[in-house]
Amino acid sequence: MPLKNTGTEQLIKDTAKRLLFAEGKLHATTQEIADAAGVNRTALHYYFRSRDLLIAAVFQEAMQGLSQRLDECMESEKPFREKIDHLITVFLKDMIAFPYQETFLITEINTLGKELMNNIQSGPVNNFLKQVQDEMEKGTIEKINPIHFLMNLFSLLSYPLIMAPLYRQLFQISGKDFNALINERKKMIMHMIFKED
Amino acid sequence: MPLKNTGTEQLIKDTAKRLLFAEGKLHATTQEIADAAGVNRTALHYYFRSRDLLIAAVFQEAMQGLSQRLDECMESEKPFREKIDHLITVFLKDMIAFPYQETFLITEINTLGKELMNNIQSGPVNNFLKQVQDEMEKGTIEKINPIHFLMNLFSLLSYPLIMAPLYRQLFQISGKDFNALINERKKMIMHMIFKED
DNA sequence: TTTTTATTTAACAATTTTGTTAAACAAAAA
DNA sequence: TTTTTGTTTAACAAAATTGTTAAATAAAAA
Repeated sequence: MPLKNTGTEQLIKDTAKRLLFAEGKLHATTQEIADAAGVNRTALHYYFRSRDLLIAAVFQEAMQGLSQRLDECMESEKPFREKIDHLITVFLKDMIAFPYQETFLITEINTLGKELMNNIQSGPVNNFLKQVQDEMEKGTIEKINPIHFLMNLFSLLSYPLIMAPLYRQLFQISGKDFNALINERKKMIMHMIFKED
Repeated sequence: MPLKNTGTEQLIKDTAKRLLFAEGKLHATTQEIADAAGVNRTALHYYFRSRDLLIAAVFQEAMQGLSQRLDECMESEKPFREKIDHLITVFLKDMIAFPYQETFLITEINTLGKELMNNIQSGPVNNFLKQVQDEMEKGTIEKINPIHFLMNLFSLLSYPLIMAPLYRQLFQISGKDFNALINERKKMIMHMIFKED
């Protein structure tokens, strides 16, 4: 166990996170990760014992961070509209920084132990679904299955970012213009949800 | 070039397509593909020369098929509402059969030659975007940037299927129940788009 | 200073994955 | 039948990737 703490362990994790979740290099080798971090490949084994354990550590750290921030949003005492607004901001920020994070989760579920999946708590989500239901009964938002409401929200936020390379090709737009497009979406999504705006 | 045509070449492609795009095994080895197809691994090299060429062939075939079907939808002479209805049906069917197809495209863009990306035609899409614009001016659908309209549509269709394993865990629902949920979506999406329904 | 401890590295070994060669096999053509 | 052609396979080779060992280094403790 590290006592000196030269920051190398965290550097390796952060670098792996960047390669995997930000740049989408889903099968980055240990050599590529070591090179990107500027350390010897053996350092990866020293700190994490094996590639799989490094990946698991990175994944757990990232997932825990995101789901914690989302849970905070969902459990906050804000009025519903502000709560959604905040949730969108938090989630969108994460997606822009790490667009491949969820893709990675999905495609590596088989590889990673399923125990990691089980860490995902469904408590806060279920609570939030009930709130959504309440707002529907109040008439704030359209009446649909709250699960659809949540899936719609995440879909509208995530998918265009995941598919950015494809869409830029398809619509023939530059990276700059595409970013502008993405930044329009928060407002648009709020408008779609709260129709009376 | 094959003259006898024992069906092995197509069998290998279909098997690879299933593993990669349906089961999401994005780094299936040549051995795994060969085993799943019930042929010797050397047969893969006989027909495709290398793993990369096999993958490229599978990818090109799949992408060409999908974009052809979508182009047909977009260029058809149907009234707008029916056209969207049909587009949803076609796309959803493909997504249910091969939920990892687009994910694969995105994560392997770097690996695959970018020439494959350039094959994607933007003509039919641009044409369709103009039709969407027309319908907005007619008042059939809400006025937004047509690109957002299209991204929204594909997002709502694709994302829940890509994330199925995560959502099943999060909402604690069985595969059967989740399928029922997915089948509700077509109607719901039509309702979201054509609000007066 | 010497000793200890944590960290980093180079050299080596093992494993996994891909690619090649040459031979066996099967079906149609000569 | 023999020959030819295409197909399939086993055995081998090469490359890429991961994992291990032991030595070098550097900083704190004795």
